[in-house]
Amino acid sequence: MEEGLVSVDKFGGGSQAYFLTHLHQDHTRGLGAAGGWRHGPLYCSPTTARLLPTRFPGIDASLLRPLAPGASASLSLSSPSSDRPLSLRVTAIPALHCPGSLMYLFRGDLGCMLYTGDFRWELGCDKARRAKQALLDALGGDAVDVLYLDNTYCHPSLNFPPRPIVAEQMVDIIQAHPDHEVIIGVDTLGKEDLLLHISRALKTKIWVWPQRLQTIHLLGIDENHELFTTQTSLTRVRAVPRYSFTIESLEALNTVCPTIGIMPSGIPWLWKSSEGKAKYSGRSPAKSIRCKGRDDGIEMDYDPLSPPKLFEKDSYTLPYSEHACFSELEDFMQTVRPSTVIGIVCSSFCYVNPRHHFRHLFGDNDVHTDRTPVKNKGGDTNNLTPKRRPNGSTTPKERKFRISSSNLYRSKVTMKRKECCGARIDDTEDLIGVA
DNA sequence: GCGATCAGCT
DNA sequence: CACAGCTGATCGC
Repeated sequence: MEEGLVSVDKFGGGSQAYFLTHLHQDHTRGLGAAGGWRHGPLYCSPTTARLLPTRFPGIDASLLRPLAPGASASLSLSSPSSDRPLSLRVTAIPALHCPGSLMYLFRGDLGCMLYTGDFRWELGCDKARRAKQALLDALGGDAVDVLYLDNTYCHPSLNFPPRPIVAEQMVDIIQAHPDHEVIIGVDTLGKEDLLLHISRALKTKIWVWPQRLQTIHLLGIDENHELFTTQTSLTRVRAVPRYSFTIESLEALNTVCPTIGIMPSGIPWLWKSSEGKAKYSGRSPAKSIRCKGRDDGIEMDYDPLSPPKLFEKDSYTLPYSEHACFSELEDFMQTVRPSTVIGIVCSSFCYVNPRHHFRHLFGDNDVHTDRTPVKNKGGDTNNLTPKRRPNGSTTPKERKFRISSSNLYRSKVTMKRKECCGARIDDTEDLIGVA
């Protein structure tokens, strides 16, 4: 689409309308610009609109354009190149990624474009079937010209079960450890359904850090305060920030009381231990994943349907993913049948155009299949081009041990950020120690 | 001194 | 490997 019209998950300015798919940090860069958001109308789901002011206090509410799942809005824009008026209709489709997540379907003078944002597509579940119907209704038989696809797990070897199945596995693991404390790694938003399922199945409260509880209540979950708590003494099950969860922190917790850790993650190299050598934080790659340098280069010996195994001492990872797996992407592609596909995630295991993996659906032969590395396509200045994930450089440095952080100097900046972000595992640990 | 942004890391 | 995020350093105000 022409530059200067609309931007999705990109908030640097220069567009006439802005769209936010969901409230994860890597999709909101630029939203918190100094002086508050004032580049233009900002479309998002009502749920996202409710959470936005807590993350971006400077936001001007009069610029928010909440769009309910399934709802449409008309946009009157003007072409920056010709000054001619352009008419566009946008429809919000549930993305089933995290609470409030949406896809956006744009139709109008410039053709038909679908931006999925991050999404899941579990057609065994009612919610996903309704989302699919909403998408088919919105398309009205039209073909999608350009699809911007969540290609996070766009590889034939990356398949995992629907979330309810994995949630049940997680309940089984916790039940098998009746005398253990349990910590579960989660993000600032997402996996609420998992925690709810665990809480109800085990009839136990789940500890979350204060800001996480605020988010849960803003989502309208557990308004009677029956399932979640910030009081450590009330439960043995805690949801902690994902990046506080390391082998070292788990070991330290085990010096206080027996504790298991569970990491719900779709990332394949966390799924299986390579003889106890794999680590969350470590230098050696998991041996169960090998890349041969071609698009079919990922091999796995993990069976996501088999019972979860110990990943490392006291630690489990389960393929509970908020991104579509390959078979879901395949159905999605069959449904949408796009002329052009652009992956929105440039990561190492999705380094070809997603369309390459689905060429059998389109009768392509290899000659006509664009196998250009995704990361070489598009440009930073173009709106609606793949988001970029800068690959960190690799200067090896000494490893940090977070767990002894009570001794660590904490800068004022850190403390200030903490006020906004709530507790990390260090505080959890303190609380367990006190309890 | 402050917030924004970047580099580096998991 | 990095799903999304945290931290410390640096820079401009």
